Amino acid sequence: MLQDLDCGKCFVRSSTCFSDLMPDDIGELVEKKISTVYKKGQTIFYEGMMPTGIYCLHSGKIKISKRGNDGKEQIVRFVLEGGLLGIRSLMGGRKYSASATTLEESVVCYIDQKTFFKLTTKYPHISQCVMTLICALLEEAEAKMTSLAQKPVRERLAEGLLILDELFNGEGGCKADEEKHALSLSREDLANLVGTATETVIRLLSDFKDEKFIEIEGRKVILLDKEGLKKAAHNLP
Amino acid sequence: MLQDLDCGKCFVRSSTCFSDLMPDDIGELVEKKISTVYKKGQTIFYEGMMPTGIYCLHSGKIKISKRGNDGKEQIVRFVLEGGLLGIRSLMGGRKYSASATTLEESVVCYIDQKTFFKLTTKYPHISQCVMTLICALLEEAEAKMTSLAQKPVRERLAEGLLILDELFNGEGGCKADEEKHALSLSREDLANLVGTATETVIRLLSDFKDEKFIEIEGRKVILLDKEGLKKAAHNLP
DNA sequence: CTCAAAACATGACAAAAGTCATTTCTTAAT
DNA sequence: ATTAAGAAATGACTTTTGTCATGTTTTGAG
Repeated sequence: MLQDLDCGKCFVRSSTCFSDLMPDDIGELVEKKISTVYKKGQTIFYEGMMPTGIYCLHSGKIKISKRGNDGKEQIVRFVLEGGLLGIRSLMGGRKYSASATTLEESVVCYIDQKTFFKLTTKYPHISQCVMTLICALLEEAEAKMTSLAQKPVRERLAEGLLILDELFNGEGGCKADEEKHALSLSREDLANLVGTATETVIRLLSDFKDEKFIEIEGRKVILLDKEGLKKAAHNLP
Repeated sequence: MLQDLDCGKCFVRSSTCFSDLMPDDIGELVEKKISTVYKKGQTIFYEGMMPTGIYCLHSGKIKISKRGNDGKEQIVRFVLEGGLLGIRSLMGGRKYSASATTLEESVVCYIDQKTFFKLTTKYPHISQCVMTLICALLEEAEAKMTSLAQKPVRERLAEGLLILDELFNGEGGCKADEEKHALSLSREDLANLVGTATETVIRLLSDFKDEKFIEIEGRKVILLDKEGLKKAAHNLP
């Protein structure tokens, strides 16, 4: 647990629904929030638990995943720096319908529901902001539904690689050039994202390598030809 | 267009986010809302258009569907009496990402955004109610994603039949006993819901008939053995 | 550095699902 | 009531994807 994170100086906060708070409220946030460091692979909350607050991702990357009724994992979405975790469940007043697991070491701030709802009541723009977030998630979920229902695995994987690249290298975390464009999800995670078997992912990645769309370095995948991948994904724009 | 629908006496309204309005506001609603009768198969709004308000379904049934980039339809969800249409797009400030088409003759009330936002500002419980609705949709969408990604078509179809039955016969529209338990979606719609080819749906329906789970009467499908279907759907509860 | 565990890779095969062609049945319009 | 258009049904065949078995590489703990 970290004691010294000051929300007032938090760069991440300014890009979230919690920008534009009055100093007193920031003070209360500093006092009430509980910041925790999670190692890679640790789970922050589990499907089926009742939420008692929300989590805000200060740094790191997180996967949100469900289990199908045969126990197989399905990755539903990712959360990056500045993202909120568990907001859907808290606002809907329902149990978590998915689990949150870190993909790398992450710092997560917990805000209990009382503190959170006090803020939403005082600042309507927070509610508005959360509403917009959730609407965007729903739109994405429906697009992914369509993709899963209609596209063959090859197209979904190409699409998945592009989305991951955009997400991990696009806006947020522009790292050194060597680090860049290297996705470090396991083949299994990739399969659970795209909805297929691990072996199928491995085979298709080899195909993409042969076609010079990507380069494979150990477990890392490096995108060489995004235009080619876009064609493979059958994504017109 | 209908002139004579009185929101004050509207049974449907009382079960929506618009319950508990003060008489003046109901008066304004009566004046401002535009009620229209749509015949079976007509489209209320199209994917890609910008919303200018919301629609509330007074009677009938509606399918919400997207087009994959090869033009194939994917049914995303259904809306029944009392349901809101286009709310996600309006609240998110984005174009419709799906179209709304009637499955039977339906009466739909349109409320322009100015009137709607006036109400949400005045009555916070409306915003709260809408938020809860959208959270529920997101939860369902994520469950459906998992189902599409992990279950074989047979299980998805069994699941789809059960959901349709629950939806169309369960709470809302309890009709005469003969009508009951008869789903009248076309095989094609069923395929577009479940994410498969029409022929596959037809073949699996024959299987279900042979297994005495359902009865087929022309285009109607009648559920005989829901427990059997549940097993086929691999749904534990 | 070493070694075991985990992740990755590949082949062979089986099962699932899609496509195309054709026939039969319904439905709705004349 | 008749009939043409649209749905539904069925068969044959192909393609896609999953599964199982097995070998290879990578990684991280000690």
